[in-house]
Amino acid sequence: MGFIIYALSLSIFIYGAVRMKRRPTQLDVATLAGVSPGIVSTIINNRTNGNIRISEATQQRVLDAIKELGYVPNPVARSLAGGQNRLLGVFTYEALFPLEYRNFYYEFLIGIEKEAEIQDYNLLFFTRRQGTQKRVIYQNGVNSLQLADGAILLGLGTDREELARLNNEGYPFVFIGRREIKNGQISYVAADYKRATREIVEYTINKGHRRLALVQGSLRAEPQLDKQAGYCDATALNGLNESLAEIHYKENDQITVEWLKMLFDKGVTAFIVESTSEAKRLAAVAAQLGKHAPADFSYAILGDPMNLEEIIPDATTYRTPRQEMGAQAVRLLCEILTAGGEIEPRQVILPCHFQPGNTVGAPSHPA
Amino acid sequence: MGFIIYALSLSIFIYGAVRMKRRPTQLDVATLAGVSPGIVSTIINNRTNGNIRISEATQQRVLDAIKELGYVPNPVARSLAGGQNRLLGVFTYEALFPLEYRNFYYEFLIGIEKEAEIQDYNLLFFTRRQGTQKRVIYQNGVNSLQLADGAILLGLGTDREELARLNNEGYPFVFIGRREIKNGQISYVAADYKRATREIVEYTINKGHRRLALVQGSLRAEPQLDKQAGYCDATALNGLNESLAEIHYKENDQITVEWLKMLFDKGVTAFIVESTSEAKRLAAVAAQLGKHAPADFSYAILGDPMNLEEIIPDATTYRTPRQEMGAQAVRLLCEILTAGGEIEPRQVILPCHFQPGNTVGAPSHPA
DNA sequence: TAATTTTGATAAAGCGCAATATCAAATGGG
DNA sequence: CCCATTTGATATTGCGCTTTATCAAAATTA
Repeated sequence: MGFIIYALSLSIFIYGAVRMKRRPTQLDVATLAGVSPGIVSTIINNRTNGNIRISEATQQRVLDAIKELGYVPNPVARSLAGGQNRLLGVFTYEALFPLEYRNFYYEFLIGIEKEAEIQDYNLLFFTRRQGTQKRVIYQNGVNSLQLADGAILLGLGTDREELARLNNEGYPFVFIGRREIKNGQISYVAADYKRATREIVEYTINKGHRRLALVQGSLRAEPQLDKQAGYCDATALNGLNESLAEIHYKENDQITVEWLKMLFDKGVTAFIVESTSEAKRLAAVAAQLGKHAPADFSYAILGDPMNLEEIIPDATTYRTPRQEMGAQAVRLLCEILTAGGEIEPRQVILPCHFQPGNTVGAPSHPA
Repeated sequence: MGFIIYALSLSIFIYGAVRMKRRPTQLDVATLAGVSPGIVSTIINNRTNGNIRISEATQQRVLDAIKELGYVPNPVARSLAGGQNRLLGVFTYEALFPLEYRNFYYEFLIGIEKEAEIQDYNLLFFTRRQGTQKRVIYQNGVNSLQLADGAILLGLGTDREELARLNNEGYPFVFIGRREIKNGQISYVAADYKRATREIVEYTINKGHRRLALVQGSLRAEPQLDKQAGYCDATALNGLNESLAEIHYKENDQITVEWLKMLFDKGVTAFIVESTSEAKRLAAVAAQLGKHAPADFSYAILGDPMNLEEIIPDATTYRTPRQEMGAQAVRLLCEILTAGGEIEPRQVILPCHFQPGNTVGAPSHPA
């Protein structure tokens, strides 16, 4: 039954031109209203509905005190007391806003932002490197993502070891793009490259082409494997054996006149090209041979251009639903968070959208 | 002289396949390392340099424990305890990743990210709306930016009241773009629209044009005012009075054939157009009159295109140094933060880069 | 009137960390 | 060998809030 006097001392520091007032706290409000601190919290959060009751009079006094002091709850203290911080992390191994891939990444971010807004989360972009050379999740063994309630990962370069460790640790995260790890499954949202590729290859075959070539870079990660699988499916199902459906690994600078001439001489009429930059190179080299698409040969591109400069208008290609992927990833992450861990890793595959374009036509000399 | 046993109970819940550990705290680390909690904090923050000393051995044990548990300091608790959290906020009143302005915003973000990485800060993008209709800084009186040590603000729509309040409160922030408030000054990093506009107008005049028209939208914020000021400076300095240097406020749909014909009849030979979208509209309407730039008339654009679709190749224009602005804003904010409030608001003005292009030529019938 | 319920409030613990005051043991000087 | 100093650690407080346990007084019931 002790009397406690809550001292009120809103000290004001003068720093040059900027007044740095100590912000009033619940204690200040409580003191002014002549009540105990807890009750202020109760009123502010409308927790008066449950079995906690506060008289109208007290309520009014507290509200008046709040107004008089200009009291504003400290969000930091709030989230500390509350447990979560409603922060979703976003992590990439490369730049979050890359110049070279600007067109590609931006769409994901649009989707992520939209859905984060809907789910009422803030976004924490991990840009700190803390002295390390490249970005890593584990900084001298420390999982830096823990700063957020959960995280969205995306990007090309991926450290599988870190992913596996993250998974093991039970940290809630979702990858944008298919990523597989040893001894387990992670949650991801991916585009159905395999099916999209199969469709676009079948489209090409249906145009009359009987001799195709797949041109891929040297990188052999999940997306590339999926595209290859789709290519193989489509060609095999349509009775094209391996000699009629070649596979080539070529970097841009390896797409030479000699090489292309060789393929033309072999009778290849259609090229399935992994990326726009390779397609541009292919078209340029073909032009040196006096050949132009779709009259003299055909080509289709497996997926979107990575930046603005390389866009080929009206290319035959398919679009990855990147906005939707970003949004889905956030949604999935939120489900995982609300489930509080009682959930198996889940994979979401979204369809791509075929775009006919005009770089695939009928073969000039049908087989 | 009491013995306190710090209990270690990193409870591990088994939820289906995923183990959800409670995030380790300093207490957990301390227990594992066999030291008191405070010492962990001391080590983490490198406070060992002052008069506080910790033996190598203990230090190593603590670091090992941190690594083993995957401990990461809770930023919320940190900032509550008075420290900082190495979080820079990024706030816009509209979408952070807008579709319509994708090209424009992205550059700022590139600069922000790069510099944040250099300064070793993470980025907190404020996307929560907490039930409100549009984004606001003060959510029922709460300054939601307080979650971060400081913030970068950008974007078109700006609530001056909120800016003023933020400033008054002493919250550290930097605006990207010039923004003025009543009774005070805020820190910002802006492009020198006034000078750039003056230069481009003088360039046009030097080509021989003696009768110009400035075409702006109805929005009258700082950037628009700066451009107008530059236009007026240039024309006045070159002896063009108001009837020779008209000013028109026209939305896109108000740029009609009749209106344009009237200007042509008056003898206007060059248009200074505020934005790319208006320039496109202008060129299209002029084409209906059989006139084309730069042969029949000239036009210059005041600043960058807002999105990819509207780009006019080879337009006479100037480029805003958006990457540099983003980076500078972060740098300025960091200075403010390290100064700890004992600093006056500071304004940084960066020059734009003139691009000659080919939409401004000599007038067809010189005055 | 005494026992019970309802009403309206208080006291206190805890969130995770930083910072400071305190303290015991080891070391060194005279 | 005793006292002062240095070294290396501990105990404690407070940041501002939420939440729960507790409690006194008023209202209701038996």
